[in-house]
Amino acid sequence: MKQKVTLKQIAKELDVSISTVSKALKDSAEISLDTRQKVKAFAKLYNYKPNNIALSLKNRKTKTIGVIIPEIVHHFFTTVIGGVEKVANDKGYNVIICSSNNSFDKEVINMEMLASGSADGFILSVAKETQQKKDYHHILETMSQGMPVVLFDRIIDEIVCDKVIIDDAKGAQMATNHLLSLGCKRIAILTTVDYISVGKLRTNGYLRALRAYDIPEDPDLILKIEDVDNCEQEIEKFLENKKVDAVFAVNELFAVNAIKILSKRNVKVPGDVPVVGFTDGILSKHFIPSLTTISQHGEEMGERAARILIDKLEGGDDATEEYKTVIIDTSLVQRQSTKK
Amino acid sequence: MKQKVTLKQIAKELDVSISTVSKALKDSAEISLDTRQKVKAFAKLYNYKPNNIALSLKNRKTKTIGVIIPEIVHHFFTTVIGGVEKVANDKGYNVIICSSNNSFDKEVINMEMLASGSADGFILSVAKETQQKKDYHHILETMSQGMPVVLFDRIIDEIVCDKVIIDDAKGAQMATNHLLSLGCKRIAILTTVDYISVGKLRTNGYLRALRAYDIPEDPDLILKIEDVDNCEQEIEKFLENKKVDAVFAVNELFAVNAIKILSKRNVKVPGDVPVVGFTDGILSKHFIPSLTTISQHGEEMGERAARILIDKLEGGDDATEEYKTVIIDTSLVQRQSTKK
DNA sequence: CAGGCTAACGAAAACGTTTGCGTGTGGATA
DNA sequence: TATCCACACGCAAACGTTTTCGTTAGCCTG
Repeated sequence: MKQKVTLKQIAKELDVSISTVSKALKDSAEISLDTRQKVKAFAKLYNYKPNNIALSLKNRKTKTIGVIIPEIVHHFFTTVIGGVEKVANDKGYNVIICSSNNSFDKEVINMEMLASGSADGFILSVAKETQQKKDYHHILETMSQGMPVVLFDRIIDEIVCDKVIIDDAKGAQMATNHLLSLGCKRIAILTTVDYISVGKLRTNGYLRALRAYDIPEDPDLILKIEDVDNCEQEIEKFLENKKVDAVFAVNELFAVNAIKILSKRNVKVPGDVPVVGFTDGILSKHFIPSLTTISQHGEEMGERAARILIDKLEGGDDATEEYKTVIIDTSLVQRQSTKK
Repeated sequence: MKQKVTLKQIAKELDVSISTVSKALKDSAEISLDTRQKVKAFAKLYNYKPNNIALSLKNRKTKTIGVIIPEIVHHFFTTVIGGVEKVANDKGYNVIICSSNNSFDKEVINMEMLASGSADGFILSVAKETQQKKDYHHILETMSQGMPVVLFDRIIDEIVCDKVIIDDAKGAQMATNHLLSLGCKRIAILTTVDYISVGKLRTNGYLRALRAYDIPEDPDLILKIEDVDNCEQEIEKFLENKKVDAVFAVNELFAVNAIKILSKRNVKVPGDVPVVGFTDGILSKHFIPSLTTISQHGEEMGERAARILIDKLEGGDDATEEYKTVIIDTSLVQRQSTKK
């Protein structure tokens, strides 16, 4: 096996200095045409590629951006990554993806790993555990070392930095309004426990919509699901001999499971009970009935986040203390699960 | 904003040499207890973390492995990544994920980028375009520079290296056998065009199963779908006034669409026509009816691939010329879509 | 023929580590 | 008092680049 060829080796073979080789490859006018051609030919022959590590060390920047997400096996996050990659590659940046698996410790480890030389900045959606613990030292430390951080989706209000989010409350309100406009009065919501920021926000949006229609909040219609993996049981128990005329679920899985349970009871969706979900993923598109849902435009989120990060990275020192929060529009995608 | 603190800065502050600081942090016996404690206290105070880039340069290895996959928004690949991350993190390796988006050019760019200093080795599933073009120079070049490559799932027979695959043909045969054992005779297959290696292999498995049952191959029952994005039309046209008593689809999407089209015609699944899919993803689990399918055990694939790569990375020079192909067992997951 | 100019190249520092080896100081021993 | 040894630390090279600033040699000019 050959080893990678370096400037030094080329220099030795051609009996010139390292600097000459470097300059020749960069077409510096300082070097004679003759030498330039010789060097280039040799470099091509041996497939020379400059060593990025050395460049990073010298330039004190890596030209890569680190993305840390709670789950890699998750459609929404992967669409966001798609968006990030799109603009990053466009601007000559590499993208490193790490998943925290919703573990606080892994989030910290990954962040420190990337922060100590592998990435110039971060795009981050925090882990569940981090939101519970409220321990943000790793993020703050990274920022205080001069590396910009853009938070998205699952953000942290207390941290002052750039953020890209959707208006979860507004999206939920839109979903609920849709059900209300269909004439539904007893709308159940399947949501998460409050420490998940997006769950809480969506619950708020639901409540806001009800208030606007002068419908009193009914705790009996609100289910805060603790254990996502066993949501089916929780939903089944919740729905048991309960009169509801619509369901709003804060994610696909809850929506799908609700429909299954309703079907089991011979309740027709959408005929008897229309259902709206959140997140326009695979399930929403292909389930029967296909799901009316709130699209979060994940790819756009990723694009915006990447653009903000790169701007900050390349902006230098000016205006570095100005942080913005971009709110991506949500939209209601109407499908079968609410068709009258 | 503080900048990152380096050995040099610590040395200056404490008025000792850089080497003393380095050794002190490593608890070298060469340094007096006194100095050691002082240095460590200072380092902790300023949150010193060694610069990975510099270490990589010095050690000529990065302790990270590069994963390149055709699509990031794809459940199977993300499960594989999950497996890779599990063992990689265990062994102190970082994981960099890049997606080629099924583009040959992006695959080459990503590979060269990572190969020039960012990763020590690769775990790779090749892009569709690469399989068509049959241009593998980037992979061969990377290997010839001494970096190990492990191919998985969408592999290339012509390349001699470590591989982790499932026995696609056997899996397909298992699926077909399942349908045959249900008494089905006219089993349609929804597959991909031949240049997709896994599609072709699964088709072969299907044919093998038929032969074992002495059922002649019927071209009229084979649909090779060209444009995955518009598979619905192709399937609909294919199924139009055709008598089939079972369907085997080489992925979830084809299976789900087939069921939809059958349902539209009032053909009951599984009552009239049982359906088997391939890949145990979100859709298979949550669709109604839930899908009988072949599980590829993606996570296990990722784990094996990572283990092989790391072994090679750490094995040094010995036995470096021995390549193995690991075949992960598939299993039939029986669900509603074939329940009698 | 001396002085200066230019073309073509080389030396060296810097990025942040690690580590083998050299060195100075002090005390103890003969 | 001369010799030795251990302890505690510093020097310098190396990893692969880029870039600034010399340094030659040859040629032209006055």
